[in-house]
Amino acid sequence: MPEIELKTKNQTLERPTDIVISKIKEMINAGVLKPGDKLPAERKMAQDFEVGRTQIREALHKLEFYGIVKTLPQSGSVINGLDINTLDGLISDVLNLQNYDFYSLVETRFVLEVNAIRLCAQRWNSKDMEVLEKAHDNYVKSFDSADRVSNDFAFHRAIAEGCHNPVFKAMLLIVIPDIMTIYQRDRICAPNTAVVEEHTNMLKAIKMRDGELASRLMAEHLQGVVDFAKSRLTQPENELN
Amino acid sequence: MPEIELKTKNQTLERPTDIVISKIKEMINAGVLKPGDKLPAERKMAQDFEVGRTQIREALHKLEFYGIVKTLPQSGSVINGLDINTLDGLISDVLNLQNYDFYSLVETRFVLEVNAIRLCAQRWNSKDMEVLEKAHDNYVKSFDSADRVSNDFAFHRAIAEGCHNPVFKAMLLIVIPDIMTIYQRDRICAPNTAVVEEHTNMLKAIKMRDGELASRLMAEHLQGVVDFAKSRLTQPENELN
DNA sequence: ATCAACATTTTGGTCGACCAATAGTTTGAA
DNA sequence: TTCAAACTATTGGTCGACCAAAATGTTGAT
Repeated sequence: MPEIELKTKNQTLERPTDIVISKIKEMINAGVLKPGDKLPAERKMAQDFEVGRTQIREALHKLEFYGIVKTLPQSGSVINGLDINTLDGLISDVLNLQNYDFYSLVETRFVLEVNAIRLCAQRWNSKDMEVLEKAHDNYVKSFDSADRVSNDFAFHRAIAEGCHNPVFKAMLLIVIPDIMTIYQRDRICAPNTAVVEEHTNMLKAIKMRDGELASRLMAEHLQGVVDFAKSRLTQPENELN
Repeated sequence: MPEIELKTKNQTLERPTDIVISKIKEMINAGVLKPGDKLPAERKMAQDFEVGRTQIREALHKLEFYGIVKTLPQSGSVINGLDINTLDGLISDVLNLQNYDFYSLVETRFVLEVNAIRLCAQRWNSKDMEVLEKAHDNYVKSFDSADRVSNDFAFHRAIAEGCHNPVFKAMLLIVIPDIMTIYQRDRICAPNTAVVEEHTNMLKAIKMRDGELASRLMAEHLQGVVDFAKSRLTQPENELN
């Protein structure tokens, strides 16, 4: 009879970088660090927290990505000038970031793309239109080939580019690959001839600079994906990883 | 007369990690690496690309964040199973990520929050409502104190939490600190008594589960910020860093 | 021939030491 | 006394070496 293994929960469940972030959070709450202050040197934190400097650096990278600190080369890292309560909440959020489930990804994509195409319709320039038309052309031509999905995505990427908002673009960049990976993995995405027409209509709307129409068309276009994701809601989590 | 210094442009303009990412991109385009493949070991890439392993690791972190590769502990990194053209475009986007300007940040926040509050109105549970009411209460009470901005933000954070979509939450987490940092830095944000009422009305709408109303109220609430950002459009770039 | 147990190799994870740029201090000429 | 130039100390950036887990290869009993 095999022994029952009681794994101690609080073993390494917390990633070392998250431990470091927690310590920094504590220092802020304790008043040792104030917003706008320069953080202690990486070496000092490393020995204070009893971890390697690598962990400190990774933690700082994460905090910098979320705009909480700013690292200046050869000089030091400073805490952004928000107030203490905001900082505390912010860092808590960073620590509590869950893994993304499929439905949340799709839902977010819906919102982003529906709005991105509106901006694209308002803002595209001749270069953008060239890319858009080329992408659409490739998509139509390759509908029966293996490149269909690729060219479908390229069209959506062109829209993200045409909206001339780097933040939008970055966020779509985060969301879309994850979605496509799941699609590809689960062999979803049956070729649907209606999709070609939908793309064509969206391109027309963009060309006419009719943001509202384009937006509405995109909403219809993506509704299928959202519905599908909803239908999968029963089998939860572990979508990525 | 001082000598004119001609700094060679292509010196270290490219971050070393971006160079690594470019090399990986080239390998994919050359067919050496295919989607789904395991990447060479970090050490191997390090000596092949003639950089330290640190650079490789940072590049892999970046690629993993954007969902392009997945690193398995003690095993290796694999390229996500997208097709070659998509991968190429994706990596190009990662390399071309610009710094975020204030207007783009505000515009994105507008879209995210207007939709987040709709979802929040539809999905909040008793715990969420508790947090929302507490946050709103603190905001009202502290309107004349230094904590006003902090509690304002806490309310918006509670909405992000209540929408029960981790992706939305993560994206708001990226956008809002940057915006607040700029606000704080430039001493914007004059206390406006109308804002209290706007918050109150939004909370009411959420409570009534009227997503559309809440969404509309949020749009009005944020319009001022958008207008302000637009008015600043003349003085461009270098908002952060 | 099969497959489980062991030993070896390979891998990403971690750490401490060195490098170059910056910040701070001292020095000395005006 | 002033202030700029030179020097020192501190900082983040980079690198190579070591660690433990995973993958692979080997062995030997069945």
